[in-house]
Amino acid sequence: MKKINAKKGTLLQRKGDISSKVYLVESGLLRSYTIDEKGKEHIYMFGPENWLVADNCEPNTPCQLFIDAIEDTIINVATKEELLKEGPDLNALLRRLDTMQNRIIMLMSSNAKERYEHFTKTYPNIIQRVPLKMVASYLGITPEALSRVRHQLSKKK
Amino acid sequence: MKKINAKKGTLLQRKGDISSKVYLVESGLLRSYTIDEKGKEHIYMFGPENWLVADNCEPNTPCQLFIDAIEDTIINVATKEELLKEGPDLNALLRRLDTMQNRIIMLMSSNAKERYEHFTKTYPNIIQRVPLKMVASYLGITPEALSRVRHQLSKKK
DNA sequence: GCTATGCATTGATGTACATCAAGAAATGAC
DNA sequence: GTCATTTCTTGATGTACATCAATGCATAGC
Repeated sequence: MKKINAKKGTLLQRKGDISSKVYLVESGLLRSYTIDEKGKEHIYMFGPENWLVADNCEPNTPCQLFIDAIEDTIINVATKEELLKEGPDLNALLRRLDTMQNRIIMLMSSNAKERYEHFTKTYPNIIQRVPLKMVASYLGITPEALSRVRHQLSKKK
Repeated sequence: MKKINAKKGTLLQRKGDISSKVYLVESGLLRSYTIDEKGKEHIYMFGPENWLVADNCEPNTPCQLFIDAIEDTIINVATKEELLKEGPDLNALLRRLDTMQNRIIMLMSSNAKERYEHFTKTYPNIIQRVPLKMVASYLGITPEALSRVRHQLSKKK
């Protein structure tokens, strides 16, 4: 477990890397994302304080995610082996599965407006800290679409 | 750990249930799914032989998923507590996270055709065993759209 | 200060997929 | 076997969102 200090913009891991690490965020904000064959970026997860950010790829296979720092961030880095040895936090794992399940259900059943509303409720602190285009990327819509959703919601009030 | 025999069509768990169980499939096929506010069904997961099917909801909260048997199925049922006590299979959990991650990335970056092709590659045995409309529901598209994708693919050969 | 770069918004147009409706084919009940 | 139900397909139409392009605002570099 090594503590490192990543300046805003630092790339910690790139798609295709084999030795994927696990990043425990102490302060700041990380993000993990892919870039698809069409060159489009899709944010998989934001990692604020106390989050564990990692690619879930199988051991010894190239990982799928880029991970970088959106803010100056202090992180504890470990290998997966280290983490497994010291007995991982089961509850955290289960919570993680719950989060993923919610995300999948949301992606399958909600439209742009519903996704945005869900996001603002679930991550009220993150929305202040990242550009809207990243929120859009996380939600699976374009910045333009998000802008229009927000416009529409602000009028209704 | 109780062994039960679920006839095709049996509903094992419904959305809103509190005491969500864990189902280890011995033979047959389960499926877990939600129904959204618009009444639409979305398949979250298929559970063939040796799969663990469960709602990942937090303990003591109403779960989100229905679980039923698509074929006559033999299952071992346990509570989450039981499973946690006897030390869960960490590798299985990590593999599960990997699967979820892939699903999320696919939902965000692939169109109907790509999703279908990915599914046939990843689950070649399941596609034979379920009606196409369930495949469509798993992929997050309508049966009509799936039909057209398949038509288009068959012509290209 | 000025200029360059990135971000958000707005409008015009395009498109992938949904929805609706009808018919054909397969499956199941009895 | 026959009838009913479900599944799959096909066509016509609708719509949510993407894409493309232009503009206004910030912010950052120097």
